[in-house]
Order: sequence, then structure tokens, then C-alpha cells
Amino acid sequence: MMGEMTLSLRRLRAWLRLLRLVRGLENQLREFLRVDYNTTLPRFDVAAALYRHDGPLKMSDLSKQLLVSNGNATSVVDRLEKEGKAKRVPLKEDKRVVLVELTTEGREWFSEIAKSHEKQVNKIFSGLTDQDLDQLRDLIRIVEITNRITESVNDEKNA
Amino acid sequence: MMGEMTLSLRRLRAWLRLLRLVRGLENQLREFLRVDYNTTLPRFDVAAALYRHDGPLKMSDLSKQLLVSNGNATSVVDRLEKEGKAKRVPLKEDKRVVLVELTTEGREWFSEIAKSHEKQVNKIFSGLTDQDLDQLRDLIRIVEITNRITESVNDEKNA
DNA sequence: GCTTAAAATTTTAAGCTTGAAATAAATTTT
DNA sequence: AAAATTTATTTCAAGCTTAAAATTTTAAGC
Repeated sequence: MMGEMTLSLRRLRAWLRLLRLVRGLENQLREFLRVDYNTTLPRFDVAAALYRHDGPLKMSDLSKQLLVSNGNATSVVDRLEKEGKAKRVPLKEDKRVVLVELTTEGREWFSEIAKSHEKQVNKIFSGLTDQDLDQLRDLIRIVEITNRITESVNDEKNA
Repeated sequence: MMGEMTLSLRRLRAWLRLLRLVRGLENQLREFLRVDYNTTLPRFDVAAALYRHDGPLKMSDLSKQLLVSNGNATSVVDRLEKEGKAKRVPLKEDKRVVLVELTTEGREWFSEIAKSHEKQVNKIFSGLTDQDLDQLRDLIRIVEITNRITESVNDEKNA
């Protein structure tokens, strides 16, 4: 008994377990950001996307990058802007477009948290060796390819 | 170049990539539930927990199982109850406790969706073989152990 | 037995998130 | 060039989510 399991069911079980793991880890990181830095995951995520991008980012590219709706990006950027950590800048060539970037204060704030965040993540995944990370990368890649989830922001070609 | 990367940074990158993958897949499943069954992920998740549990489930065990707050469980159960898919039942021995279970309608509704949901998940992970799933299970287990995330609901011993 | 503390759930306020509708600007069609 | 379509963003309503406060009931200490 127990050897009898369809591949389909195994995949379902794996997904449920993965989902639960990721939620648990997200909860840990949410708690960490709240307690130690009085901020939230969405704000951190938006700041991270802005920090890592070279130059200001279009609202639409931001929401694509984070895989959230445009309305969501709007509301989180609103809050970061109120906190003085991000600012919107218009694009002269196309008045529909709104660009966002971190302010100097926002960059300093983020880079401070990011150091601590990396340590936290490193602790969470301290059980994974280089070889484990290779395996994980390969597994993720397989699923990404099956579902056409790409890493980069600029992929207009995908139509 | 590019060979130079600390283990800590590799772990961070892996986490960000995993998080993005899981979000993308959740978005797919959310869309599927919305379009094909006019329901939502949280309702499906609660129903799944109730369906899989043998007998009615305490509100607090439900939220522990799903790794969400008690208030969250309350609101989602409220909606399922309004839809006639779940119902609350009091526990005579302890009047503080509220148990929840699926109604007959709720069970039929869920089992219908669940079949289709499993097919959807199977498609999403169609690139993963049995061996891949073994690997994934091992990797998940390592991180679970590091972070003391257990699978079962009944673990009062964890104190 | 009374009081205090602990436990289970709900309520509340604030923020997050989605999907759809609205707005505004650019592009394409005629 | 006017009209129609497409694109970018915001607004909106509804639902999701959290953390903290409030409520109710049970258990523990005195």
C-alpha cells in the first residue's frame, strides 16, 4: 500500500505541499518585515523591483514583474509615495505612461532592509547546499517552461 | 564571471524565483476557478481542507491548516456558509469551540471542482517526472524541517 | 466559590488584491 | 483629419488578509 499513486495525484500533492511551504515562509518574512522594519511584504516587493531596475520603471512593467494587477501596483505605489520612498515621474514622449522610481530616502531605506532580508532568507534556506540549489533551479525551470513564465520584464515578443 | 556567487545570494535568488513561479501558478488556478466555476481560491482552499478532514473541523485548526489568521478563516467560512456550502456546528463539551463542515451540497460542489482542479494541476506540472517529484519532495522536506513547518493539523506537542 | 488567567472565536480597522469600468492619450483606419 | 481602436493608468466595488481588540467560555489559583 502507498506505492499506488498516479503521477497526477503525486503532482497535486507536491503542489499542495509546495504552496503550504511557500505560505509559511512568506508568513515568516512578513512578520520579520513588520516587527523589525515596520513595513509590509507588498511594499518591500515593489521597492525591490524598483531598486533592482536600472532607472525608473513603467507602472505596467512593475505590475508585470510582480505578477499583480495594475490596480494593485497603483495602490502600493501610492503608499510608498506617501511615505516619501517612491515618486512618480511622467514620460514626456508618451503622456499615458507613468514611471516610478525610488527616492534617495527610499533607496537608502530599501538597501538597509535588503541586507537584513537576505540574511533572513539565507537562514530559512540554510539547509540547501549548492547542489540542492542546482536541483531546485532545474525543477523550477521545467515548470516555468511548461507554463511560459519568463524571468525578464521586457518580453514584448511574447504575443 | 557569474561563477562568483555566495551561497547566501544563490539562496535569495532561488527564493525570489520560486516565489514568482508560485504566484504565476496561483494566478492560473485563480483564473481557472473564476472562469470555469465562478469561485475563488480561498473558498476552494477552505472547502478542500474541510473535504479532506474526517468529520467537522475546529475553526482554529482550519486556520492553522491553511496558515492564515483566525479572522481570515472566519470571513471565508461566512461566505461559504451564505452560499450553503458549509455550516457551523457547536461543540457541546466546550461552548467556545466552533466546528465547521461541508454541507451535502458543498461536498458535491467541491468534489466536482476537485476533479477538474487535479487535471489542471497535472497539466501545470506535466513536465515533472516521478524522479523529479522525489527530488522536489526532498528539497521541500529540508526547508520544512529547517523551519519547523509540519504537515499535520494535530500537533499540540509543538510548544 | 471567586478571581484571574488562558483559550477560541469574532469583530474591527487598515491594508492588499482582483477584475471591471472609467479616463486619457496615442495609434490606426477610413 | 475625424472616427474608431488600442494602450496605459487609475478608480471602484467587492472580497481577501492581517493584527489587534473585544467577547465568550473554560481552566487555574487562591
